Amino acid sequence: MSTTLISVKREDIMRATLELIGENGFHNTSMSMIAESAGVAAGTIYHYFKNKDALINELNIDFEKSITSTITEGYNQEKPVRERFLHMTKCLIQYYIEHPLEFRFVQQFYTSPYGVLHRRTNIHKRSNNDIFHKLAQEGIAQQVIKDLPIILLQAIAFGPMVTVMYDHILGFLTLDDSLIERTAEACWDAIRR
Amino acid sequence: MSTTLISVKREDIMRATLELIGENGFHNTSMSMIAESAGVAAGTIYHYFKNKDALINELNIDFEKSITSTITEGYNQEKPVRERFLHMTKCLIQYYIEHPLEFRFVQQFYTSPYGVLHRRTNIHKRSNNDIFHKLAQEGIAQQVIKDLPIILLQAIAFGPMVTVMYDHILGFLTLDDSLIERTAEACWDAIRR
DNA sequence: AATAGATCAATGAATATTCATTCAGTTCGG
DNA sequence: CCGAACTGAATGAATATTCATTGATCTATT
Repeated sequence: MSTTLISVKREDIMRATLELIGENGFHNTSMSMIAESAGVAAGTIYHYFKNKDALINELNIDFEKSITSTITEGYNQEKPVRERFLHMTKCLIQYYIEHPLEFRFVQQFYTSPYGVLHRRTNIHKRSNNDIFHKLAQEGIAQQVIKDLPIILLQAIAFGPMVTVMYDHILGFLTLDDSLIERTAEACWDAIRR
Repeated sequence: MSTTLISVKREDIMRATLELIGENGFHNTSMSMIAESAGVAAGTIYHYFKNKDALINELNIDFEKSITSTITEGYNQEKPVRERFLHMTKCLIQYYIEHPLEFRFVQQFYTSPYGVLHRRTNIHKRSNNDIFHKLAQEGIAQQVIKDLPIILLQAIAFGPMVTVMYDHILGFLTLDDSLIERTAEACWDAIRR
């Protein structure tokens, strides 16, 4: 029985870690809590992950893959800049609405020393930033997007989303389709010429 | 001598805590580190603060007061909505540029369970949100600002700033007067009709 | 002025707890 | 019966918090 070629426990551990850290934060989440919630022994975690840091970093890598594939699917290079941007933004918002604990996790990750280190080391690596990078360059060339440093455009375009998602996830605001649409449009207004 | 009517040690402890947490995060900052950096004994911290949590929360209260007074000064109720908004935004950016460790601290605070709790309990309290609240209401009535829930407008307007500040503080972007101006304008574009 | 309390900031060693990590041993599929 | 997956009690380091004690300054009484 249980011909789980790839162990399911590894997944259990990652899911448990995500949930616990999302809800309680990095500290306040001990390895024994993770073990209990995942239904494994404490030692088992160390069979799959070198240590707590490695586990947390791997969780972030997984997340980045998810995000990239979410944006990529249905992304049509042929469409105009504006439409592509709106598609991208709405995808992201939708993804976070469906995965609130991932949102909480990555927010903590990126504002913590983990994330600072991660950004410092990965700033030059190509990733989903690439998609926006290309889009922005094209938009600037076509004079439909403001002529600003791309990193600044990115901050201006996606910054609101983070704050809006917080309000939604904490229950201060309920995003429906119409509000998602209008938020995405507002983000576009911020970067368009 | 040393007629320090109000003890300077309390301030020393708060400054040390802000610096250490800003640089190293909540965990990775122990009470003994704080004590050493403040030049006091470990026990002294507990003379001024109930415990670590109380210390951290008080640091945030202090910060909120600073921010409110920064925005308030030079804020002219008579000026048009757009000008008032730009003033507010530029003030905030300037403040954070001058106080990078406070920025790092509050970012960690608000994305952590501390901040979630803080927002949950203080959502109805009047504060610096009030200034924006008034501004937004006026702007909506005058039809110069988009007719969206005010909390959403706030997120859209100030979200970019947080992200931009991160890039600046981590050194990925250098904000000069011109970029500050243009960032503020982009924020305005996001909320204006 | 002198003395005896009273108050309180400040100390730092001791305590109790928490927690990541280890490892000797067990289970079990092939 | 081998080896990998798995266990969970044990370990040791780190850490928040306590508390008995000190010394300095103020208050009141004589």
